[in-house]
Order: sequence, then structure tokens, then C-alpha cells
Amino acid sequence: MERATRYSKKREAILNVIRATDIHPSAEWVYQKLKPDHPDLSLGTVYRNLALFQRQGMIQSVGVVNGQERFDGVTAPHSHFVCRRCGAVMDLHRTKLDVGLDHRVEEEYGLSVERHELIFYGCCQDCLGKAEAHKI
Amino acid sequence: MERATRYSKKREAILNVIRATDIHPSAEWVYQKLKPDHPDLSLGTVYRNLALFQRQGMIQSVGVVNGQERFDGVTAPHSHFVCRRCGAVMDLHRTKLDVGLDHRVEEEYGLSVERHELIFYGCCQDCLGKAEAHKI
DNA sequence: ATGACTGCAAAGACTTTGCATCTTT
DNA sequence: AAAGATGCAAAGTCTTTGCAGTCAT
Repeated sequence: MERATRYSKKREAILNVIRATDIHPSAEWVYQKLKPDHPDLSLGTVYRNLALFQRQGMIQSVGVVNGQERFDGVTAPHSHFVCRRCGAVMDLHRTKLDVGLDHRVEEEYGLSVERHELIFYGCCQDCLGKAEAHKI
Repeated sequence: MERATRYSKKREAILNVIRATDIHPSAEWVYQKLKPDHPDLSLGTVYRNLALFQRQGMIQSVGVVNGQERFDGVTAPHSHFVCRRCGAVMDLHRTKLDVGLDHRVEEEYGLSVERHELIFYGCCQDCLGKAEAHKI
């Protein structure tokens, strides 16, 4: 059983920052974002709370991009796109996956499936534009 | 342009090891597997060659599981299952994804899509069994 | 007061890299 | 001989953790 959690101003702030952005931030990004308003915040606290939020199911990991784990405050199922050039992670809310897919995989392979991730890799619009500009 | 690559006994061995298994090994696993036959192999060489194989498109990363990057010698599109308990990564060859998906995402979002990954997370059969045995 | 939360800094884990040496061509 | 490949070990990144002090209940 997870021990009781008390209120904490910094914990609240960390969750708010994650929920207020759609860039799927890393721990470091959250830390930098909060530093101005919480000068005494430490990176360890960010990591500890990210881990807590994950255990509680309030946020999810989108995976590791360029060595840094990226998080998503939206836990409803949706797909992601990862730019291999700049590391941007974006939501693809319009790309729906079959709702029964998890269950079908369970049946077919005899596994217990909790969730799935559909991730597209490529080059984002920004980077495509920059690459183009560079060539000219 | 990638500089020319010469033959190397160890490089060949590394690729063979990856191609001979379906466990989606980590660098460390490849290293340990080769150590008996190549006592003077170094982990750095494994990393360097894994990076090379990736650039050449001979292997692909399946992502980072429990802190370690995992690789797949099969580059043809297929889905994966990751056990959150033991970290096992397995192929789901029977779970096909729409072939035109990449292209449709490109059109819909104005991105350049190279490939996608569909990964299921849950508990594998082995771990389900162990959990069951533990309860009794 | 109790026990959770945090800052700080050290430790850990994985990966990358510089350099001298060995191999391939 | 020239240039790539490797071993070794140091360095680099990101993340976790121990401990003493602080804060919520």
C-alpha cells in the first residue's frame, strides 16, 4: 500500500506545469520551468514527484527521447509523434486506435495487457522547414 | 557521407548475435553473450557497432526498457509487447497495423513520417504465472 | 509530535568518447 | 602505409537515493 501523501506546494506546482503544457516535458524541463517561482526547488523533488504521479496514474511516460524520459499529463489513449531531429513530442489526437486492440492481444497471446502506445517517428514541420531553408 | 566500413570479426559477431535472438537484447546482453568467445571485446565496441547498425538501418531500437535501450534485428514492421514486471520484450507478429497509416498521418498533420511503433505494455505469461504461484 | 516532503550532494546506471594500439585493405 | 576498428578507462548524462532539516496534519 502506498503510504499517505500530504499536501505539498511544490508537488502541486509540478503537476500543474505538466498539465498546462502539451510538449510532453522532461524532468529537467519541469525543473527549469518552475525554478523562477520556486528558487529552492531541487531536481530530485521533480523526479520523486514524477515517479509518484506515475504510480498514481496521474501522468504517463511517453518513453525516452534523446536520453530523457518524457511525460504526458493526458492519460486518455492517444497517439504520439516524435521528431527525430529536434526531439519534439506531439499529440496525434485524431489518430484513433481500435479500442478492443488490447483485449484482442491478450486473447491471442495469453498476456495481460494494460495499455499500448502508438508512436510515429519522423521529421516535424518546423524541422522540415529549416531543412528546406538550409538547402536554398 | 558515412565513411567506408571495413570488415571486422567483432562487428560481424555482434550483428549475428542480434539476428540470432528474438529477445530484443540490450548492449550489455550482447556483450555478455559474446564475452566467452571474444574475451577481449569491450562494451564500447558493442555500443559503437549498435550505433552503426542503426544508421545503416540493419537494426532498430525498440525503445528504452528499465533504463536500457533494446534492439531488434528485424526491421520489417511489427508490434511489440513489453512486460512491465520483468522487462521482457516480445514480438507480436500477428498484430498487423494498417499499412497506409504512416502516409495518412503525414497528410493529416503535415509531417514527414518514417515509421511507427506499436507497443503493448502489461504482464507476460511467465510473470503472470509467478504472481499466481506466489499468492497460493 | 509524527511522519511525509524536500534540498543537497553523493552515488548509480547507462552510454559516449579520446587516445594509443591493432587490423584491414 | 593509410585509415578504420578496438580496448581501456575516463568522462558525460540522466536518474536515484541517503540524510538531515522542514513542513503538513
